Amino acid sequence: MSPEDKEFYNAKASILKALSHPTRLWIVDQLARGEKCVCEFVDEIEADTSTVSKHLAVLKQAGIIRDEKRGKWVYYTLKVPCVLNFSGCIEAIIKNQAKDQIAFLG
Amino acid sequence: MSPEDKEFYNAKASILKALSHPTRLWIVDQLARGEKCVCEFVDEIEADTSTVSKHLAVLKQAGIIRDEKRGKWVYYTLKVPCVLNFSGCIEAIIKNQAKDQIAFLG
DNA sequence: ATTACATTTGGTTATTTTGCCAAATGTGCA
DNA sequence: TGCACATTTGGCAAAATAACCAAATGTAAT
Repeated sequence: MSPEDKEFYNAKASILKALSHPTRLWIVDQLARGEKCVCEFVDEIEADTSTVSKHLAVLKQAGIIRDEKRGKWVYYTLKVPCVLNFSGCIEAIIKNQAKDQIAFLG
Repeated sequence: MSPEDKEFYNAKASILKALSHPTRLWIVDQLARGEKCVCEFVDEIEADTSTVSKHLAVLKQAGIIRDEKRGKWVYYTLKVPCVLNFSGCIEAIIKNQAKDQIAFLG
């Protein structure tokens, strides 16, 4: 692997890593329906505000979402909607896992 | 978030997490061109065989690749080629990051 | 049987990630 | 000015990850 390749795969991996957390995936799904402020996220999941804020920061710094301050609130938007397309493939994998599990047991 | 949702996002996150490593992304790309044995991977990157083997195990257990033992060798294949489709979106994000960086500096 | 080779597994250490708490920052309003 | 609220930041402890080495497993050939 050349140094450029290494750089390239590092960059790709860090974006995927930003997505690789249940809460963050949920956040992305929520944003598919439009902008939301931090307070709305906090209301819907049982987690400290600071925890939610940190998850949002991870997604933001990866370039996946964008923030915009308006008044007392900070609104987040999906910057790159194509990440939503990952779902189909991932869900297919989950279905395969279930199938393999059944085959293993049977 | 309901318990079912939580379960669902956990499952999705663990699949993405399996992909979120430079070496593993590289492995997936290699497998896009057809099966390969562990020894071939080891030859191409500078890493201990055991390290490569463990990366392969992570991808396998996530349901992304499949292994098949033939003789002394173990061959790996891409089980779910749709993961290759993630690249376009991820690369777009990387390009955006570069653009934002320039805008920030300029 | 013994040896050689390919791969996996176990164990250890260093690093990263996560989640909570407390404190800081920023904004609007009385 | 000072208070109340929304969000971020810093710090800490627990948990998860990663890489290496050494040892174990499995297979083919002598």
